[in-house]
Amino acid sequence: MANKVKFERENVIRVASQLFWEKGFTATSTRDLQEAINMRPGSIYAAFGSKEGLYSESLKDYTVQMKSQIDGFLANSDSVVGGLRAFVENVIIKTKDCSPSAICMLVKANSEFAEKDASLYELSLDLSAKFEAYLTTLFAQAIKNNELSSNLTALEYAQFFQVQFTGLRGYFNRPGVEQLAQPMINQMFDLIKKL
Amino acid sequence: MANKVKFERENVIRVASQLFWEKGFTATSTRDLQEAINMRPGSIYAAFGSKEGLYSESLKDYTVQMKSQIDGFLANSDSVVGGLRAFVENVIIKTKDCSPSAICMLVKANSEFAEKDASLYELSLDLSAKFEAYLTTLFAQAIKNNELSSNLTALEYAQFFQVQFTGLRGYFNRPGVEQLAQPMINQMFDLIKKL
DNA sequence: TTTGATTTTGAGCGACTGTTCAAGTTAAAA
DNA sequence: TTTTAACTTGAACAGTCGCTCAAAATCAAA
Repeated sequence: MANKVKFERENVIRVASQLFWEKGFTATSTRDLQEAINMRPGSIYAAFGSKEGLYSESLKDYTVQMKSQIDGFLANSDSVVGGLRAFVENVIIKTKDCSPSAICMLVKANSEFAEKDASLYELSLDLSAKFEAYLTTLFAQAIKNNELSSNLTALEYAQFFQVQFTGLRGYFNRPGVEQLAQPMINQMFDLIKKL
Repeated sequence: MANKVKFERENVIRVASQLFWEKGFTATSTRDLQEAINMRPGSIYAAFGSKEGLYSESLKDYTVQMKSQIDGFLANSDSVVGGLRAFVENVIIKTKDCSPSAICMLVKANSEFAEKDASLYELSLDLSAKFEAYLTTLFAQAIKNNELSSNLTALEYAQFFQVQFTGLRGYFNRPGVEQLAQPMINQMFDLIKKL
C-alpha cells in the first residue's frame, strides 16, 4: 500500500455541491472549485476525472441529502403529510437564508442542461425520476394511512407536490415576500388534503 | 447624415433572445451570438454596449412578447380565465416543441442570476414584479366579471397562478410526460375556480 | 462626384477556461 | 533505513472568453 487519500471525499463533494448549487455548472470555474475545496487541479482530476465528474457526484450527493432530510422529518412526525409539510417549511422558510439558492439544485440542473449536455442532462432526468418515485412511495403510505383520499393515485399526489413545491421555491426566490411563505404553504397542504 | 443601420434591431434582439433563452446567459458565447444574429463584434458592441446589454434587451423583449401573447388570447376569449387557460395550454402543450426551453426565460434568469450579477439580477426581479402586476390587473378584472370569487384578492390569484404555471412548466421540462399536461392544466384551473 | 460622418469589419488583445503532467511529497511495506 | 507505489503540487498548454479598434465600406448631403 501507500499514502492515504488526504482529503475527505464526502466533505469535498459537499462543499463543491454548495458552490455548484449557487452558481450553476457553467458559471463555476475549476479555479473557484480549487479554492473552495482546497485541492490542486491534479488531485481534483485524479479523484473526479473532470469538472463534469465532480458536478455529477455533487448532484447525486444533493439528492441523497435531500432524501435523508425528508426521512428525518418523517421520523419526527406522526404522519407522512405532516413530515412533508415540516420539510417544505424548513426549506422555504427556515433554511432559506443559509441555502446557496432558494431553488432546488436538481431543478436548476434540469433548467441549465435541458437538451444540451448529453451526460449531465441524462443524469438530472434520472435523479428527478428517482426522486419522484421516492415521493410516490411516501404518498402511497399516506393514502394507506387514510391521511389522504384515494381520489388521486400516489403518483398524482407526488406530481402535484412537485409542481407546487417547485413553483413555491421559485416564487420565494426573490426578496420581500417572506411573510407570504407560511400562508402559501398552508394553502398548498389544504389543497393536497382536498384533492 | 450618413449610413443607415443595416440590421433590423427588433429582429436581432428576437434571435438573440431565443439563443439566450435556450442556453442561458453564461453558456451563450459572444461568438454564438455573432453567428446567430449575423453581426460582427464591432457592430454588436456599437449597438448594445456589451453581452450584458444585449441580454438585457432580449429579456425585456421576451416579457413584452409574453404579454402581447396573453393579450392575444384574451382578445379571442369570452372570459379572462378562459384566455389565461388558452395561453397556458398554448405554452405547455402546443408550442412546447418549437420553444427554446420549456421553462420561462424570466424564471431561468431569476435562477441564473440570483444574488450574483447585480445588474441582471435587479432586471429580472423588476420584470418579474411588473409581470405579476400585469397578471394582478387581469385577475382583478376576472373577479369584477364574477368569473372568480372574492375569497382571494387579485394579487393572491396572480401568485397562485404563477406558482402553478412555473411549477407545471418545470415539470413538463422532461420527456415522456406529455399526456399528463392537459389533465394537470385542467386541475390547475379547477383549483383556481374553487379557491 | 466629392465629401464626411456613420457603420461594418475582423484581426487580435489580455484574461480566463478546463485540463495535463513532470516533479515533489508522503507513508506503508520490505 | 530503504524502497516504492500512491498521492499532491503548480506551472503551463491549447483553446475560448468578452471585447477593442484601426481600417474599410457605406451612403446622405453638398
